[in-house]
Amino acid sequence: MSLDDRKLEVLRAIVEDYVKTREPVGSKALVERHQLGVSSATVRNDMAVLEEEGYIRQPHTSAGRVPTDLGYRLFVDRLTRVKPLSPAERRAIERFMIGVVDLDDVVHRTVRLLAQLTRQVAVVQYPSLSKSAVRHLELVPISTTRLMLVMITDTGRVEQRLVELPAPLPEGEVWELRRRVNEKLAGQKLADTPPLVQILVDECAPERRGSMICLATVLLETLVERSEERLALAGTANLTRGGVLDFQGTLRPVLEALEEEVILLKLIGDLEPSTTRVRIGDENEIDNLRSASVVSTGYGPGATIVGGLGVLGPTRMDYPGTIATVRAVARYVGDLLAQN
Amino acid sequence: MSLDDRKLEVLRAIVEDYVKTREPVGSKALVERHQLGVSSATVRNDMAVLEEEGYIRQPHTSAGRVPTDLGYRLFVDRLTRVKPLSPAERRAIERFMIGVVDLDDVVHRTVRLLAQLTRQVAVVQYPSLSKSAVRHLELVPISTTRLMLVMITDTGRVEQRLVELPAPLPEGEVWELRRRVNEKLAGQKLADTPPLVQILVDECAPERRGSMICLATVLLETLVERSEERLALAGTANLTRGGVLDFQGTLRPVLEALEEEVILLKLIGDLEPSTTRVRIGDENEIDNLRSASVVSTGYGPGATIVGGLGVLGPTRMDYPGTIATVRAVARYVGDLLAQN
DNA sequence: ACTGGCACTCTGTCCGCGGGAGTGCCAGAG
DNA sequence: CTCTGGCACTCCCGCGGACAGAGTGCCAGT
Repeated sequence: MSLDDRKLEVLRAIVEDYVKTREPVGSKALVERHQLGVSSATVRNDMAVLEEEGYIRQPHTSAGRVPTDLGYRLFVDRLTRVKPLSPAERRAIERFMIGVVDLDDVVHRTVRLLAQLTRQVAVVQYPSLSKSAVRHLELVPISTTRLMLVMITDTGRVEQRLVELPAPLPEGEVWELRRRVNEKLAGQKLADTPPLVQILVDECAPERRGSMICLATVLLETLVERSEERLALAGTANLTRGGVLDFQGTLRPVLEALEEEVILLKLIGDLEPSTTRVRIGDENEIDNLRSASVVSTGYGPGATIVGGLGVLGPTRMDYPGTIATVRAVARYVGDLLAQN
Repeated sequence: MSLDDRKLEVLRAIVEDYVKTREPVGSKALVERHQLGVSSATVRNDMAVLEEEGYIRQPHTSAGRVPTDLGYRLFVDRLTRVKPLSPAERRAIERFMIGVVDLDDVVHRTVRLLAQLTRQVAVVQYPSLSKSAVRHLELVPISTTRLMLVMITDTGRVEQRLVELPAPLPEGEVWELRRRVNEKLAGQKLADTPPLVQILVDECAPERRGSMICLATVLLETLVERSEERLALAGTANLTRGGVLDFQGTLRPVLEALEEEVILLKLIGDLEPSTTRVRIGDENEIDNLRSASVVSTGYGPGATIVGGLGVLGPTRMDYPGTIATVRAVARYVGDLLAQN
C-alpha cells in the first residue's frame, strides 16, 4: 500500500513538530497546530498506517509518535523543499569571510561558521591534495645530508617533509635537483604525478641517482599518501544542546568517533556525486554514530571538488535548514578558492 | 589551629578513596580501608575539623565527606609523593614514539599518548616560535607580484605566508632578497629578530625598498604575531567517563572552553617556571572550567622550554599519577626534539 | 586524648495511587 | 468507501509516604 498525500503531510507535520519540541507528538496536538482539514481520529488512522510501514513509532504504548530513521529519510527525500537562507544568515556568511589571510584561515573560519549557523558539529576537510595541482616544489638544504622538501599547491596548501640523503650533496646539486623536479612536476595534477616521479628517477644521471631515489620516495609520500589527511572540527559543545537525550544516553561514542580523523574523512569525504548527501542514523556505517545524522557535500573552485565539508547532529535535526546552510557555505568557500 | 599529621593522613585517605570510588566517604569506611590505627569516632572528630577549615565538605547533612578544591590543593602540595610510572606506562611511551616522521607527527602522537595514559583530555602546544631560532627563510615566486614566504625553524616547524608585492619583481631580485634575509636572520632566535628586520629595511637600496617593506611586514607577522597559535587536542571522549556527574551536570561549558584555542593556550602556555603546574577548580581563571583541573608543564630540548602541554579533567582526578605522566611525557618529547 | 554507644538526620528507593495524554476501535453519517 | 465522534483502555509521570541504610554529632567513660 502506498502513502497518499495526506499521510505524507501527516508525516511532515510529525517530523516538524518533533524536531521543534523534542516531544512525541499526538494526533490531537497535530490537528490543532496544522491545518490538515481532518479530525484527529482520521489522523490517528493515518498514523497507524505510517507506523505499520515503519516511518514512525511510539516510545510506549499510548504515547505520541516519533519519526524513525526511515521516516526522516522519507521526509528528506520527498517532503523537503529547499529552504532559502535568511538574510541574517547570508549576512553572517559574508561577514565571516572578510579579511581571510591564508588557507588555514579559510578552513578555520568556515568550520566555525558552519557550526554556528547550524548549531551542530561542523567538519571541514582541507582541500584535498590529490585533486589539486603542484604549483611549486622547493628544496631547502638543512645540512649537507638533509633537505627540507616544501610543496605548494594551487589551492594554497603547503606541505613539508624532511629528506635524509644517503650522501652529502653540494649546493649546486640541490639547485639542479630543484630545477629538474619543478620542470617535470610543476603544474601537474597530484594524481598524475607518480609516473612522472618514476621517469625522473629513470632519467637521472647515475652519480646523483642515490639522492634522487631518496627524494622520490619522500615525494611520493607527500604527493599521494598524506594527501587527504587534515581537517578541522568545531561546535562539539553543540552536542550538549537538549541535554544528553538526543543521543540515547551518552555522548561518548559520538565524541570518540569525532576524534578519529579517519572516520570523519569517511563521513564527509566520499564525494563522488556533487550533490548534498544526508546520512540518517542507522544509515551511517560507523556504529558509534547510529544515533546521529550527517549532512555533507563537496566544495571546490568552480565545478571541481577538492574537499568535503559537513555537519553532524542528532537524527532529530532541522534537515531543510541544515542542508540549505551546508550547501550555501560550500558554495561560498568554493567561490573563495576560485578567487585565489 | 594547624593540622596535625593524622588529620593530614585522614585528608589523604578521603581524597584517595573519593577519587577511586566517586562516592562521599564516611568515617567507618575509612578506618576499614586504611590502617589509621584509631577508631571511626576519632576520625569523625578530625573530619569535623577538616570541614571547619574548608578542606572537605558534606554534600548533605549526614552523608560522607568530599574534598573541596582547597582540600585537593593541600593534598597536591603536601601529601603527594611523586608516583613512579608503571613499567607498562614507560613501555607505552617508548613504543608510541617510534617511527615519527615530522613535527606534526610528534605533536599528534604526543597528544594522543597523553590522553590515553591519563584518560583525560590532553592538550599539546606546538613548539612556540618565539623561543626557537630561524633555520632558513625561503622565498618562492608564485607570480610576478606574489611571493610565498616559508620559514623553517630549528624545532622543525614550518610557517608560510603570502606576500603581495607593490610591483613586479624579477627573478634575480628575489634571489637577492632571499640572500639578504637569510644572511641577517638565519640562526637568530625569533624573539631577537624584529630589530634585525628593521635594519634590513634601512640598509636596503632605494629601488627595492618597496618590496622589502612588504616583505618585512609579513616577516614580522610571521615571526612574532602568529607565533604561538597552534595546538593539538585529544581525549574529549574521556570527559564522559563517569557520566556527566563529574562536571556538575553539563559538559557544555567545558566543551566550549576546549574550542577556544586562546583559552587552551592560556591554560598550558604560561610556563615561566619550569615546574609542573596544577590548577584546581576555582583556581582556574576561566569560568567555564570552574569544575575542572588542569595539570600542565613546559617541554623543550634540554633545559629550554619551547611549548606547553597538559591535561584537563575533573577536579576529582588522580593527581599524583597525572602529574607523573605529564612530566614523563614532557621530558620524553623534549628529548625527542633535542635529537633533531 | 581516644573510644564505644546512641540518637538523630538525611538520602535514595520502592510502592501505590491518581491524573493526563494518547491510542484503538466501532458504529454511524455523508 | 471515507471520515467522524465517542468511548474504553493503556501506559507514563509525578507525588507522597514509608523504610532501610549510611553517616554524623555528641556524650560519658576509660
